[in-house]
Amino acid sequence: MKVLTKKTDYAIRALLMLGAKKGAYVSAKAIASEQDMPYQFLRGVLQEMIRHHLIVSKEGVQGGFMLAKDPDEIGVRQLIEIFQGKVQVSECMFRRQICANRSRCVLRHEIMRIEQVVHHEFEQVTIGKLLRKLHAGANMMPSLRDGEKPDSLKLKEGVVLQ
Amino acid sequence: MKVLTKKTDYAIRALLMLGAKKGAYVSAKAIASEQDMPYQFLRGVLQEMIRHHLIVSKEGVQGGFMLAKDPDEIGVRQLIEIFQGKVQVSECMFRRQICANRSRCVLRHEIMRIEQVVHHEFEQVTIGKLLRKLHAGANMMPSLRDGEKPDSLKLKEGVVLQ
DNA sequence: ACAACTGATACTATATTGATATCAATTAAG
DNA sequence: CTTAATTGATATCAATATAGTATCAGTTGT
Repeated sequence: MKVLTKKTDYAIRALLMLGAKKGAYVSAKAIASEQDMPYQFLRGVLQEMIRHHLIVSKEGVQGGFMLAKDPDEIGVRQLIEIFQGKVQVSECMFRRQICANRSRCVLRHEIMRIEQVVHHEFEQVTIGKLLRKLHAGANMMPSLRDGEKPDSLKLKEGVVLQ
Repeated sequence: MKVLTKKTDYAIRALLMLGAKKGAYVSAKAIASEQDMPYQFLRGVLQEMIRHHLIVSKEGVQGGFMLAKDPDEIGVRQLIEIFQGKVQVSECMFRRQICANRSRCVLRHEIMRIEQVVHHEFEQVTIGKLLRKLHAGANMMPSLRDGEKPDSLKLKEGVVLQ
């Protein structure tokens, strides 16, 4: 039972990178190489996030992606819903009028209780929170200071990889 | 994101039926017809549970399946592990030596915390507990208005019941 | 003997997941 | 103005997981 698929995983980590360099456009290429993700696959993930207004993009040279909202407003739960669909007990159950049989109904009741717990937990984890943890630990992913102009949007080798 | 696959769903409900008729052998045919499951598919599920010593079988006429252990000792978590594999954040992460990069590491830490919560919750739900609810007889559906449900766990908009 | 069973497999179909490839449009910089 | 770096939008593909079906051999109560 996989909690996070690749898409969700890549999405979260891409957002963390965008959050770390807020204000600047970061290209898919830069994210893919730094975070070791397949380039085209990541692009699909980024486009999906644009459709959901989590990020904005700029085309052309020096283009890329940027957060469209406060990192604290982007929750892991939302990302899971975007890339893996709503957390549900068992698809069919929701379409039924009334529980087909009693044992399924009792089971569903229990599982839905757990579902609520899971929802609640994932709701707590936001990109903002993760970013703060990231910075609290070490200066592995330094954000760019105002006025700083790197000749490339890539971070230096060795800065991120430990 | 599906919490329970058909196999797990069928397994739980089959176990509930065996638990309800403890001491007697119940045939796959009887379970399948009563619980509305595909016969051959269910048989595969039952065989898997035999391999895991959750149930025992008797061949021939009047044969069937019976619980092999106390219903309170059979947890939904174990069933999920049998039919859907161990609950894990993202497969690759566990095979890696050390978190490849910091953002993945921070993310994993958070998700693993949630994983523990999920584990704990599923651990609580046993076949025995479900059986008792089954016999308690309260009709908790479709509005789920039974006294046990605390306010904090009330359904949020978007969680469709029927 | 035989019908009602399980054991053990082999097989098929469909959906999901993960990934790659292509081409047009946009843009900054030389 | 040209060109390279980039996103937008798709189309395609392979691998895996999920759901379900079929078959045949062996066991057992009547």
